[in-house]
Amino acid sequence: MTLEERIKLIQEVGEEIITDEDLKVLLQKDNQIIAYDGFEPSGQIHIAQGILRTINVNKMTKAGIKFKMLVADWHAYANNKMNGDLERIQIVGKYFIEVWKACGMDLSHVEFVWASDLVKDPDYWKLVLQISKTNSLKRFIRTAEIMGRDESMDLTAAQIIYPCMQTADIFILGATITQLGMDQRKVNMLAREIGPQLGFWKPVVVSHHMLMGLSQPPADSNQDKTSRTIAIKMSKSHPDSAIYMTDTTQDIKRKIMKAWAPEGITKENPVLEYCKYILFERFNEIKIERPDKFGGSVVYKSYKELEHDYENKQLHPLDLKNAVIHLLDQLLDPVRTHFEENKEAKDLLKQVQSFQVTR
RNA sequence: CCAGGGGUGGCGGAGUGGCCAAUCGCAGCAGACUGUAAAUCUGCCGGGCUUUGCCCUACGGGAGUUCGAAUCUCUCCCCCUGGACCA
Repeated sequence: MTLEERIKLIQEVGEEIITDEDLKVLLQKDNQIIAYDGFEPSGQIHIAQGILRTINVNKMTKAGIKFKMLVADWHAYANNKMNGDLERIQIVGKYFIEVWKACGMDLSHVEFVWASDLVKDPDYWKLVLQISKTNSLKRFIRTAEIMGRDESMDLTAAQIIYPCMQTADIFILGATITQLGMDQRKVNMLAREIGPQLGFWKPVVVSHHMLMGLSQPPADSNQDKTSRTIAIKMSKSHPDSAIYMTDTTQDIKRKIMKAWAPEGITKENPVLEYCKYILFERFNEIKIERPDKFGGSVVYKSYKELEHDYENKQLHPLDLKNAVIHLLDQLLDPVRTHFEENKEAKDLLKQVQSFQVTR
């Protein structure tokens, strides 16, 4: 694969890359590139973390990069997920891994790492302290959005340590590319600043798109782009705003039917988002079956065509929804089968479903 | 540790001895209206029933006072705000 092809693939992943130039240099001089993403195991895993994550991981590995998936159990603990119950968090972590194994991820170039293993090394904590000393409290507090928190709300001391840990993760994992969501960019930027100061490198930040939630987006209050992304992203605190990886066919149907989808509007339309970022990534075409009185069946080969018709009201939301339901269901089927047939996985799912989700 | 203020249903927030299963808002659910959703309107919204009614469990935990307590007393736990301590 040529350098240009690799760059092109990575650009498909990154909604934002800091910087393209740094990426190019990195690809040229390093043949052992490691990229990473981290996850707080909390509650159920939704399709952005499952399918979208898989799509992006596979593009990265195809570009010759090794990918580390950090199961951030200690981070979730610090951030009080799952009621601050570390044992539950770890059960959820195992469940996440089962999902990733079952949804088509290129596992030959992926390594799962547990934060609880990283923290066993005293050098990890030394680095956390070094990092914490580089900037003022305020600077770390300003990264609160990475934890899904607002800097204006009351944070605990653990939530100050959290961004320091997340920065340390990058260097301990040897990640020269941080490939997380747009909501994580603040810490990654901080890492670019701190890295060289502490004798490490300046990681290339490849931030992927955040899939929006299914419900009606809140009014646009002249936020900047990142804040807006975070404001409308899928959230586990809004029950039906996300499709979970182990949802049943009925769940998918209910959620998509309830999804916000104004006719003719393509901006911030979750159903179209799913077509663009998920369905067209996994299927070659989307077939819409509809009665003759509404125009008969159509096949779309690209998102552009589909969007065009939708915008011109040639494609009705309901017809689209029916197709989306069917295709999403098809994508989740192997995952469901895995959790049905593998006893260990089945037990994990059962436990996870019995846990109450907390923010 | 001291002083003061608090802990109410998924969340926010009323209520300060009976009319309280608890005003109201949000969220949620059902229906009407739209070929989806949204908006709007109607009903439901602690649990269970033989559902114009009845039973159970409830207002941080426990113990009391009272015919009767979310509402009063005691006690314990937790949170917030100040302060003290930091040899």
